[in-house]
Amino acid sequence: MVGSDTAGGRATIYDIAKLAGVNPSTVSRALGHQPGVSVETRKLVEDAAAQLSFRVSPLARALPTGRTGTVGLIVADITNPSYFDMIRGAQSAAAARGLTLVLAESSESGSTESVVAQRIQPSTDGIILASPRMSDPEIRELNKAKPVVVINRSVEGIESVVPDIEPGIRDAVRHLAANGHTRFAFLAGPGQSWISARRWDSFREACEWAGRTAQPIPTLAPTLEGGRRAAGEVLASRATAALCYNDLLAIGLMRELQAAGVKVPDEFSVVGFDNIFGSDFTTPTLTSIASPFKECGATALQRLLASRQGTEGSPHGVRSTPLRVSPMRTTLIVRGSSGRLLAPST
Amino acid sequence: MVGSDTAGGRATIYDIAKLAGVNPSTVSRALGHQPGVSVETRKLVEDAAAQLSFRVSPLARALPTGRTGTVGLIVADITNPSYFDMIRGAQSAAAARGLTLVLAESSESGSTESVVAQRIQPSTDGIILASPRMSDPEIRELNKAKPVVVINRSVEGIESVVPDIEPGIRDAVRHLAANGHTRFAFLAGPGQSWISARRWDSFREACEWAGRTAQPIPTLAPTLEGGRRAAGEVLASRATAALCYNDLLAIGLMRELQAAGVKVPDEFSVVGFDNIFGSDFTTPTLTSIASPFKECGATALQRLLASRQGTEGSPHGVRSTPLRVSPMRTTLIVRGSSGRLLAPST
DNA sequence: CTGAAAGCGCTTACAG
DNA sequence: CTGAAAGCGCTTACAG
Repeated sequence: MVGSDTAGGRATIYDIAKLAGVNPSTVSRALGHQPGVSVETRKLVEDAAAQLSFRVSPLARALPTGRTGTVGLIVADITNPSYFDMIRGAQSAAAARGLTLVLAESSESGSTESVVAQRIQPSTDGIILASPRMSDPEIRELNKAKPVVVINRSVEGIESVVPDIEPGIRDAVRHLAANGHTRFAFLAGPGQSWISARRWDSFREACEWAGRTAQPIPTLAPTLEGGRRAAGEVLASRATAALCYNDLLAIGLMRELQAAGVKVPDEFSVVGFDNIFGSDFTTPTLTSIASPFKECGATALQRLLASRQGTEGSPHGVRSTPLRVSPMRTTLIVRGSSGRLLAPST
Repeated sequence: MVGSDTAGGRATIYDIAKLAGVNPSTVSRALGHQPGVSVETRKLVEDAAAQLSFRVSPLARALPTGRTGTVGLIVADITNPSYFDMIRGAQSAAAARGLTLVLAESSESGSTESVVAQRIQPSTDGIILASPRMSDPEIRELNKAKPVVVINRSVEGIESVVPDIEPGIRDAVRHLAANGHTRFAFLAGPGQSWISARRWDSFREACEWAGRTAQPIPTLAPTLEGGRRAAGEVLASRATAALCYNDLLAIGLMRELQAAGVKVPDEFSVVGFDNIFGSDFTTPTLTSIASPFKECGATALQRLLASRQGTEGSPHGVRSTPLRVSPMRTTLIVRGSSGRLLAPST
């Protein structure tokens, strides 16, 4: 509070240079913690900077260097609770490195996503796409200009962070099998969903391995309502347990079953996916397979920074195999909606 | 796909100028949709731009103009569901105007908030603070450099967007009174919370007006656990209905009451606040007072842009009274957790 | 270790 | 209507 501010306009390195009696380039070096500045000069500059409460302009810095100090994150739907932890993971990893996170939304549309990505790309050092709706070629095209990392999808030639769903699904099947269930249903996600296909594949395998049968059941939408509507077909399938593509489907299914007089979990077990916010609000609380979304977000950011260093100029992060980072395993969270089968449903 | 790209480096207006055979300044004007460019020239420039798949650099544009095309939004906690709609409202309002939204988090800390705000301010056209933790003077200081709008708080001299809680609270009191309740409890939020104090004030007034008694009950934290812990005191107060500072408290309270054998809503009615995601996952579903958070986010953005225009140079958006935008009323969402009192709790 | 100069990609008075 | 020039606030070779 010693005089400070030029009321309104921010101080520039020129103001500091004048006050400290040095050249602007020296100010730049001193403040950039570059080597080759004498201790006295650095002190002089820092004092002047503090006195003028100087704050570097990230924009002005970005222009000559190309380093914006900003990374973009594009999600399909900001209010989808599955993304919360991902956003948070990326956001805090960014903040920890003094980077700024730009959050954008594609509204579940591939074309919007593409437009948004192109718009924010110039002012970022790279972009993270969470469960992208864009086509593989579009993503690769984007990756030519600046590094791209995708979460929850595998794209040839692009850095990819995908949680390993197998452990969680295997544990779920074991858990259900151990509790007397033999016929399983899978409430599927959207038909084109890469993730839904992966989850079903993995579930089917795990069931086969356990000597159980699994039947896929389509849904109208991955929502509460979609889960409700599927309840009839689930019962008709004579399954006594269902794994659902996501928690909303699971909750919808559970409520409709209960409304139809089916006791959960005594007569039917329900397992969701993603362990979203609120999955413990239900009665009974929902058993769910949790993905390490927060870690996915943080890891994606880390990979982005890594590939930012490596290949400059040429396409970034070139590698043919998607990454499957070992600590990012899914986990089964057993709660109240799954358990021993008491009365066979026939 | 006609030749395009200089493989790697983006095209600049100089490339366009060369290709179109005009001066870069003309390119700038043509692409900026400025008046005073002949139709032919404009066409020429646009074709060249398309051919080079030109995309203007927002950074380079921001430097001479000061217009960054970016607005900042700082929330205390990204994963707090109360903010989801606010974020979404601001995000879509920004996107609709071709603006980019930078999302940052303060981790509930006033000092972090201040640091973050200062860091992102230079690369924004202004900042929205949602339920800020900073002090009033700090916020005013920030507002000197670029416009600031606060949501959910009133700060002298700062544009402020606060939902009108009165309608929702009044309706809740009426609803409960009409259902035979006479003694009410209020589960309070954090002691320093501006919002909690407002909600309690309004609730007390509404109760007085309806000739009912209201008793405030402190909580340890605005969480499920905080709600659970308060259940004993609520019962001891001999209230038969509670309004809670937020939905998490309400859900925690409801579950603990149910665990203690109290029937909801037959013996006790619970009303939450904010109508968060998942408040309809509970059994019974939660009655809650919904705030128009999405509109708050959108309105805040709108105000920010408005004050960006007005007073340039001098402190922005100077007005002594906080805004209370009329359409932003709270609404009571009646669900299953509130209703007619059947068996008085004594 | 420090200074003087050029340049990042735009915009915008100022001339013509 | 169009061009030439200066400048936004930095960084970074290039000299010394």
